[in-house]
Formats: sequence, structure tokens, C-alpha cells
Amino acid sequence: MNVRELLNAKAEAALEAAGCQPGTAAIVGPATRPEFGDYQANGALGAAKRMKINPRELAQRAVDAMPLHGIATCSVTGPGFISFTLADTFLGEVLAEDAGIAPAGAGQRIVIDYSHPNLAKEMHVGHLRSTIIGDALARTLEALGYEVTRQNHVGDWGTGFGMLVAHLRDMDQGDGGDQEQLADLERFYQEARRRFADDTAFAERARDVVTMLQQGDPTVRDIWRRYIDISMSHCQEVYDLLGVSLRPEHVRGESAYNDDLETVVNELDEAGLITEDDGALCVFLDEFRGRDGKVTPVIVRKSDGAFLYHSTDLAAVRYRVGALHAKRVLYIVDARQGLHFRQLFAVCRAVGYEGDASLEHHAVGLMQGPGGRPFATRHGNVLRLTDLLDESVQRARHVVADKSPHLSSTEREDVARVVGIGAIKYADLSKNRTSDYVFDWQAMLSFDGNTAPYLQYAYARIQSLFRRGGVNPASLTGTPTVDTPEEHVLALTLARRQETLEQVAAQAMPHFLCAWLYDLASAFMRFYENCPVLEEGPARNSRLLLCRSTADGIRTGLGLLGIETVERM
RNA sequence: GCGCCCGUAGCUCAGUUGGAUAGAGCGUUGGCCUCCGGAGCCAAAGGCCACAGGUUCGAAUCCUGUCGGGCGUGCCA
Repeated sequence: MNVRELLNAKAEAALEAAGCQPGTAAIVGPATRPEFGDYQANGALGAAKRMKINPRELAQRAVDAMPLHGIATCSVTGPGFISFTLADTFLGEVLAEDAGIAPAGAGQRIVIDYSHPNLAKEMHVGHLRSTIIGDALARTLEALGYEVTRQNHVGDWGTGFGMLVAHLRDMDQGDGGDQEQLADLERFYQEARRRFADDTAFAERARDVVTMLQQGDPTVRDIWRRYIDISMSHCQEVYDLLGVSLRPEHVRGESAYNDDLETVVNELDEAGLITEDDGALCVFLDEFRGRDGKVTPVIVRKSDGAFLYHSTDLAAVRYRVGALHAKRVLYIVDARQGLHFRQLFAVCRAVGYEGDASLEHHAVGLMQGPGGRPFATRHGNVLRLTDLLDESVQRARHVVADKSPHLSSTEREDVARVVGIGAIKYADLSKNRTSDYVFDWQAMLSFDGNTAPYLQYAYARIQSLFRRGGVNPASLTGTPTVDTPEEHVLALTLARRQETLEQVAAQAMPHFLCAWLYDLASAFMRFYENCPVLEEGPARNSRLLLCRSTADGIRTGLGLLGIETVERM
């Protein structure tokens, strides 16, 4: 149940009954000051101003007309807020009846484009954000009943691959040693680049290879395919380690659109959008002006006849809306590509590829190095994603060995993996998607405070309670009796899950889910300190039910972020 | 030059669309009872929300300007 929406609907009905125009926004949200209640409506203030009447009087009329039927009490506070305090009986019923996530999505099809690594190189820390934010959104949208199609638009095409394929062809002894050659993709890439720069004959061959690749030469295509397969399997290893739900079937890279590019350009031409300029085929849209007020073109074919990423992205929209029937296409992509997407969407509108779909670029902020500089290691290289993950798991191993020596070695290893990976993901996911942020080893590898291990620890503590009490949580029945202040806050937080998930989906912002999980775990920790659970007495069953709901909330919530839990740690 | 984003506690970040006394974590300081797990709990110190104007009953949030940073800006993606 979406409690916020429920209260908002009641507050709007009350405002209308109090004399406001129909449709006056009640603006209900969580209370900013808990001493005044659980939720508050701010809408009476603005409405009173427009009506030129006293805001407290309007709020009081709305309070008198509020059709709450026992779910909450409300009163006028401050200059004209309406403060709500949910009834403990209502909270108990919500928890008892509302175990699952309500399907708000109604089967709408959403294509979500995320991760999209460049297969020429290994995945580095810069790929982390799009990958895990996109994955959390895909999982959350699915849980809300949307029909989600994941698309991994990998970079597997273009001039850079001529160099790599030529180098691989030279290195290949015909003994199938590719795996070995490509074990360190980064090194292979650097070698190829050095040759391309130093050896003019090689550079010439590399350029020929690009042409042969695009024309479909079978031998070159075969080498390219082997390269892509190996590079892609490296990515899949990272996804698996990272707990990202992307699978090979979600890959539809740039190369997949190669055969559509000519058609796209023809369709743009038929729509009268193409202008030739300096030998390149361009779309000039008046709204995009750059230097000297001149229009900045969208170049869809270079003067040498080659296509660019605009062409590929146009073909991708055509496919996603036309063949996949997407109603929304979500691009979880670096903020630097903002202009590219504004141009892309404008061209799609002009040529008709947009249809009735909504094309949305949900920009991801940059991960920066110390001092807000572009991210690099001490040696000037980017940090490999696997190295970051390995480091975190290694640190978690030490902590687990220190704190949980009683666990078996296999269990310790599992905990180290779940904690280490979870910490990295949560550190990133808990930040606002759009903000640039500074990469910070200490914060990212911390297991204390507002971190994934804190949430995992709360979950493990609850499981420990069940074990110690000999309780099978699945067999618990009844409705919790919410009584103490700690129980009230815990139940209230649990009741906010649905509105939180809908907010995550509406704004494509997973950090709201992180904030909710932290609220939930903290509310549980305070409850745990103040309310004995296993003590025999009338509260025991009720408190066990609260524990079960909390454990479910943490496990499923973390699950939507792609973070695991453990039964003990 | 033009465009987009940003500037919040020593550090790293939130701040639900303009609401009440700006919140967390880390770090610092001080507490936590033979009691369900101390990866925890409680508390303290720490802020001219870059700066200056403006709009408003009300501004970290909206507008203008200044300073500082990041990114983009016709043949890479």
C-alpha cells in the first residue's frame, strides 16, 4: 500500500471540502519534524495564499473535513501545516496484510539501456555507476510490475577495432592462443595502440581491416568475433561477481545495427532532414547552436562514408520502439552525453522514430579522482573494476576473520564476498545519481555506519534472534500490536516501502531506496536496543512479526539493489 | 565565446520539487547495566548552505550577477 498516496488523496478531498478548487495539490510527504507527526500536508499554505484567506483557518477546516476513518489523527501545526500521526492499529494492519510489493506498473514495456562497456578495453571503475544504477532500476521496475527489457549496447564496432583485430591476427599463431593473448585486455590494447602509433605499415593494415570488417570479410569477421567473445566473457565475469543481472541475451551492441545504418540515412533523407556539408551527411536542427551562433549538426555519415554513433543510436531507437514496442526507453548514461541525447531525441522526433514512446536520458554523474580531477590511479591508468572488487573482498576477509572466527572457512569466504561487493555497490548507489562524486577508498571500503554491511548485519541479527528463540518465521501468524515509540517508528518505516519504490521508479533514483533501507535498519537497531523480543509475554509474537517484516524488507530491498544478505556474519 | 551541471560540517555525501530548529556517515571527544550479536546503541562538538542582490508570508531549493570547479561544444564513442 502506498500510504503517502492514500493520505494525499484524503487531504485533497478535505481541502476541496474546505472550499479549495478541485484538484488543489495537498503536497503530502514525510514529516520534517517527527514531534509533529508522521506525515504532513503543505498544500493548505499555498492554497490559502491564492484564496487570500488565513492559512491556519483553511487548514483547520480541512482537518475537520478529513475522512480518515481511524487510519490516523491529524491537526493543524505551525503556520498552516496539516500533520498526520498514523494509528498504531492501522500500522499493524498494513504490516499484516501488505506483505508484497504492489504492481504499479501494469505491464508497461520499458527498455533500459545501461552498462554498455567498450569491448576494446577492460571494464574500469567508470563503468560501475551506469551498470549498477541501471541494474537496480531494472530490478525495481520489474518488481513494480513493469515489463522490462534490458539492453546492453556494448561498444563492439568502429575504427578502434581495426587496430585490435590486426594486432590479434599478427599475434595468432594458429594454435588457438587467443585466450592467453587476451587474458590481459588492457595490456593487449596498449600494445596495439603503441604499434598503431609507431608502425606506419601496421597502421595502414589496421585501417584496411576496418573496411574489411564493415564489408563483411569472413576472415576478419571471424577474428573480430573471437576478440569480442573473449572480451565479452570478461565483462560477464565482472557482472557475475558484481551480482548484476545482465546476461549474454541482453547484449545488442553497436555492430548489431550495422545493416540498418544505410536504411536510417535513407529514411532521414526521405523525411527531408539530410543536408550535405563538407562531404558529410548532416541533420541541422535550429535549436542546437554552437560557436558563433551557428547550428551544430548531427552528423550521420562522415565524408569518408563511415557512420558514427549518432547513426547507430538512431537505429537503436528505431529497433527499440519499432520492434520491441517500448513505451519508455531509459538511457542510464554518463552526463557528458547530454547534448548527444538531446540531439538524438530531437532527430527521432523529426523522423518519427519516437512514436508514442518516451525517450529519457537519465544522466549519471562522473566518478572523479581526488581533488575533483578525472579519475586515475597513481600510475595514470584507470582503475580496473575487478581490482576494486578484489580489494574490497580482501578487506572484508580480514574483518570476517577478526570478528567471526567461529564460522567455517567456506562460510567466511561467502560472507567476505557478500560484504565486500555489497559495500562497493551501496557506496555508489546511495549517492544521488546525477551528482559527480569523488572516489574515496576509505568511504567505499568502509563497513561501518551507513553502509551495506550495516544493513546486512541488521538482517543477520534478526536471523540470529529466530535461531536463538527456536522460531520459524514462516510459521508466525497474527497482526503485530504496535505499542512503544520504537515499534511505531519501525512499523512506520516498513509501511513506507511502496511509496519509496514508486519514487525510485518515477525518478529513476535508486538512492531513495538506500535511504529507506538505512532508515529501516536504524529503526530496527533502536527497537532492538529498547524492546526485548524473545522475552516471554504478550509482546513476543508481535515483536517477532515486526522482526520478520524487517528482515523481509531488508532482504528484498537489498535484492532490488543487487546486494545479497547472509544468515550469519 | 556559447551551452549544461555543480559549490551544504575537517572529509565523503543526503536534503522528496518553495515550508517548521539544514540532516547522515566517517573522523574527533565522552558514555553503554553479568540482559536477545559492540560490523551495534546513546550523547557532545562541528554550518553566514561559495559570495552579492532579487522574488515570496517563507529560499540550500526559484531569478540575476560575481567568483571557483567539472563537462560538452561538425567528421571518436
